[in-house]
Amino acid sequence: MTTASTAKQKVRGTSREFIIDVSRAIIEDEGLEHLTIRRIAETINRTQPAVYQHFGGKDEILTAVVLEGFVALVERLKRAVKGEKPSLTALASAYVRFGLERPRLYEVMFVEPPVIAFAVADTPPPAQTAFQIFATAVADSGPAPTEVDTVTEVVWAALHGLVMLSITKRLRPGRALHRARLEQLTTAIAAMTTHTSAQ
Amino acid sequence: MTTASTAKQKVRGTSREFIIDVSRAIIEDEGLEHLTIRRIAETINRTQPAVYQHFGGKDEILTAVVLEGFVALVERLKRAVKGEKPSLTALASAYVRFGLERPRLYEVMFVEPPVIAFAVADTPPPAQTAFQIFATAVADSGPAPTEVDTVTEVVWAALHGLVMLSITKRLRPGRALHRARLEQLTTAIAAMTTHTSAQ
DNA sequence: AGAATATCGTAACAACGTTACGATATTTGC
DNA sequence: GCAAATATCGTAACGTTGTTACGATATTCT
Repeated sequence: MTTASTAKQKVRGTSREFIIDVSRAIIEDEGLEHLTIRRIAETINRTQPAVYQHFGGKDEILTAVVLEGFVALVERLKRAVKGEKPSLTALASAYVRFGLERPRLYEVMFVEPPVIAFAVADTPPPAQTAFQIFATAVADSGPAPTEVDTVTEVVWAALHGLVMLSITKRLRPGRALHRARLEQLTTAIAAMTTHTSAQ
Repeated sequence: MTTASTAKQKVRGTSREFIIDVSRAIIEDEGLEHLTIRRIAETINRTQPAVYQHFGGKDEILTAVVLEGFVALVERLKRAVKGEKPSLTALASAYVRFGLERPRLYEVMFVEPPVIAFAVADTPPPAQTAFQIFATAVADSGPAPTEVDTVTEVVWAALHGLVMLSITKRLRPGRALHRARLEQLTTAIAAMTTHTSAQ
């Protein structure tokens, strides 16, 4: 019966989504190291084994949080270029902002041992879409078609490095400089994508 | 020094350097998550509390390993430009190679919550030297003197991003492409350092 | 209503970083 | 040479982590 099965799914679904939401909040507020099964359990007023009824383990919970993160990132990137012609500098700015505003989530998505596959056929759609948004903007700005994916990876890597060094406090303090660094980088990206077509 | 490893020291020695060496080996062979006090203790034929006689805790051991890592990195960078005029592309290549060849050590140095201070006055000398080597090469290639540190950080960030995405398996598989990405990036760096002087 | 299923709690396991405390071995002072 | 001071050690334990076994309860389906 569809009604019964949807009702059941709804109950199960809310529990799952509740756990995901609680987990994401703990990660963003206190960091991944404070996300424990016991902590999740007490937040949802259950015991630890109850959590295992909905997820096979911590990794499965992280996978769900990561996927939600990619959905949020894609939304952010799309909003950054909405209406206008996709500009690589606008995307770069939005990407870096996402990372700096939600650093703990960003780290789970892009630094921790991957809970989802990257850059292969069975990469989850949200992650593929995020890359594709960048690739489209890169393709529009110069390089030979066969090099688009490689150039996109390099652009992405540059942004990722800036976000990560900033998050992990490896850069000189002072937030006013963040814009200087980002401008520096977007200028370089513009130069990169217009110069590599000759390579 | 490690030369005085007589039979006597083997039984009794248990020096700091022995613990550091063992720890570095475990990290590089199996990853930081497998570096435990118990594992260190059994490797040096002691019990866990014996390790605490030489180090205040795990963080102190990590600090020592990280410092050793920066010494190795500086040595690597110096060797890459020995004799020749310091070339930014040569430094970039050496840096990326260091990261890809010793990924677990690299992560402890540049990703884990910092056990040493970065980019401030009391940053340990080896880490300061590593940055300075890059900064000197950057200064020689164009930008306004006041921007040298910022440009150096951006260059470093780009390299760091490429190393990290590669280490954590976020890039398309296939090792032949690593050179393509690095060439892409060094070309962009060259463009960056010659274009930003106008900014 | 009775059977099947989903979800729960109690209790426990092994492994982790860390500490208290007493015993032993080495070095130092006389 | 011998006792005191010091360095280093082991036994045992505490609280925390992820995870699982097992039985009880609540819900849903036939």
